[in-house]
Amino acid sequence: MVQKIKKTVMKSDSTAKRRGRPRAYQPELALGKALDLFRKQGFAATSLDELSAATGMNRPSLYGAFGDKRELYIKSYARYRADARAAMQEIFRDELPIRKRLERIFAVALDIYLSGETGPRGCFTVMTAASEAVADPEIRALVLEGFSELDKAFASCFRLAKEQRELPASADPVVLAQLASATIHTIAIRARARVPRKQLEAIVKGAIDVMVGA
Amino acid sequence: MVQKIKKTVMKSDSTAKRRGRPRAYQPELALGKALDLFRKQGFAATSLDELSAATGMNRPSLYGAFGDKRELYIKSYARYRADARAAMQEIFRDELPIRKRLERIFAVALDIYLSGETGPRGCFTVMTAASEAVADPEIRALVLEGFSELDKAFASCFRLAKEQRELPASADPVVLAQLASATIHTIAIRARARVPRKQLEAIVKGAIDVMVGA
DNA sequence: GATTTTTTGTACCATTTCGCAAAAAATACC
DNA sequence: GGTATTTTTTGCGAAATGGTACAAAAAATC
Repeated sequence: MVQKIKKTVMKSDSTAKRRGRPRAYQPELALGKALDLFRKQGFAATSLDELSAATGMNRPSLYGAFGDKRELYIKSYARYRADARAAMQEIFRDELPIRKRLERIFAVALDIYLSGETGPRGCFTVMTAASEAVADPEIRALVLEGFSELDKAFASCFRLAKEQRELPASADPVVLAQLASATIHTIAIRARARVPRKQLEAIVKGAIDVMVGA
Repeated sequence: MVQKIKKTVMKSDSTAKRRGRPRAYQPELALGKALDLFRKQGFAATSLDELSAATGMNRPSLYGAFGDKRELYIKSYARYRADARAAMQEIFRDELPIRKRLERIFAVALDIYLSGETGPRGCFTVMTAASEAVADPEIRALVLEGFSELDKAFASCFRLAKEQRELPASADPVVLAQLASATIHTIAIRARARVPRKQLEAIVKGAIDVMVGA
């Protein structure tokens, strides 16, 4: 019995030796590769063979590790959200002046949307909303969560700015947040159509001017 | 020679008798059905069998009339743009006060994005940007044209409003137009995730208030 | 009525797709 | 060293995919 308990403890320890044949892949790394491919091509246009080639895992291993294609997509999307949140959270934490803060947020967003070896990859939330979200309730719920998360983060920025008297008393943080989200969405979409960064930055600048005053 | 000329004239006459077996389908109607399906499912997730069933044309006829799947998609998109332009043009023509004008434009946009028997279909330009535009230069050019058309239409509205002293001299029509387009894009995306009309209307109202003053 | 032209309908092809079963390989445990 | 466990590997198979060949059908023209 003591051993059994020990075993359980060992299992939760990440450095514990696993029992059977060792994995030939690193799950986190493979998931990243799958995400890259899904972001580039979308769900329907990406085959399991391509995913297998990109991750270096053959199909049965892929299936064993992540489930079927849809589950892999969902896990890839969760990973995308986690990455994006990690990239953003320090900016949302630092209490900079509102303009500076918005500038940084949009700059990071552009980095994410324009990255990609073969072309700009856009925002995975937006891409998923445009494709899978209509028909798949579970995926839709995740996408809505993504929208809401962004809206709320922006709203809290504007609320703080209002408290600091950086914005007039008439300013509505929720409305401004929706405009900021709209700006995120428009640059994500346009990035996907290869609109150059300069033009996207101009859109961001114009939007910030309107939101917080020129 | 006289007959030959007559023949050519006949051919350009739409009521002229065609020579072979008559078509069992109406091209414009079939294209509309194809568009419906593409808007619902996107390019990659729509099979020729489904298109064949939806249009009532068998695959060879489909191929003969519109070319391969990609060509059919492009023609469907052209049709979408023509329809959208037709729905919008009278609003852009009437010289209403700017607020009224914007309200009408966004109301028509919402009608287009929320229509659909099985669920909201969103904006086909946005969907195409998110999926095919990265990898296909020809489709990308059409999408960019779509963005530009909307930006310009909004800009001319704001320019007129400024001339009419409805907007302050400091207002920048191009920046406001980009914000209006961003609002279009955000409601198109959110519609696709089944955000209810009421919420989308609230986003539109907030955006209009910021753009033309509360 | 024969000929020509055009479209339809059936059937087919090569490829790709997703998913899985069974066997082989590599490691820990006893 | 033998056994249990886990993963990899190979390869199957049924279905779906995009596209096309070809003969039958239906109309106008000669």
